[in-house]
Amino acid sequence: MPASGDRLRQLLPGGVFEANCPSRVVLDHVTSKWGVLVLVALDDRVLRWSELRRTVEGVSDKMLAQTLRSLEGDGFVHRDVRPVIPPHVEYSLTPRGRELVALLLPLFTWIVENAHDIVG
Amino acid sequence: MPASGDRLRQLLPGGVFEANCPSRVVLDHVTSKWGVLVLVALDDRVLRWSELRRTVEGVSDKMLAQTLRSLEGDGFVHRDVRPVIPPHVEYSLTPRGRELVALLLPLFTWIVENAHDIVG
DNA sequence: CAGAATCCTATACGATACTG
DNA sequence: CAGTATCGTATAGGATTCTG
Repeated sequence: MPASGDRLRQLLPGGVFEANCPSRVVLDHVTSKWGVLVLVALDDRVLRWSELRRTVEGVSDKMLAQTLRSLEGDGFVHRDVRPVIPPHVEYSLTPRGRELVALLLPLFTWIVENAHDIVG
Repeated sequence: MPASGDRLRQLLPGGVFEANCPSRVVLDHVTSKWGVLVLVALDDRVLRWSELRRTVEGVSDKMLAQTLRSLEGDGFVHRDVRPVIPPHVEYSLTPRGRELVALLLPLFTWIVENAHDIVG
C-alpha cells in the first residue's frame, strides 16, 4: 500500500538528489537562462544563427553561442555548416533533442498560459 | 497544410519569445538552480525545512530560503507554520504547484534516465 | 553571416555566524 | 528548529569590437 511520496520513488531511481548525480549537469544546461528558449525555438524548425538570434529576443551573441555549444555538446542540437561564402549555418534538433523538447513543450506551454495569473 | 514549425504555433500564442513576456519571470523561477529540485522533492510529499535541506543535497540555507520564498510567491508552494516551540514548518505543493510538477516530473525523469549517456 | 575575443559588471551563490 | 544577516567570491551574462 503506497504511502505519500511513492509516485516519485516509482518513477525515479534512488540518489537523484545527490550532489554528484550526473543529471544535475544536464539539468543545469537545459534550465540555463537561454536553454529552454533556444530548444523550444528549434521545435520542428531549422533555424540559422541570425534567425535564432532574432527569435529568442534579448539573447546576446555570447550567450547564444555558449548555449548552442552546450546543447550541441549534450547532443540535443545539430549544427550544420554549409561551406559557402558568406557562411551559412543551420541549427536543428537531433533525435535526442526532439525527445527532450517533446517533454519541455507541455511545461513551457503551461507556464506561458499561466504566467499572467502567477506574476500578475 | 501545416508547414514545419506549426506545432509550436498551434500550441503557443504569439510573442512568447519576447523579452518582456511574463512567462520569462516564471520560467526563471522554476528553472533556477534549485527550483526544479525543490519542486520535485515536494512531489506528493510534505516536508519540513530540515528534511528539504537534507533531501536536496548541496543547497545552502540561503538558497533554500530564497528558492522557497520565490516558489511560495508564485503560488507553487504552501508554507505551513505551526505555532510551537521549537518551530515546526511544513512545506507542500499547492494545487497550482501540483499542476506544474506533473509536467516537470516527466522531464526530470527523462533527464535522470538519460544523463549518463549524455554527459558520460 | 556567423561567430570569437575582450572587457566589464551585476548578482547568484556559498560560508559563516547569529537569533527567536 | 527554522531561519536571517553579513560578507566575500565566482561566474553568468552583457556590450563592444574584431574577423574569416
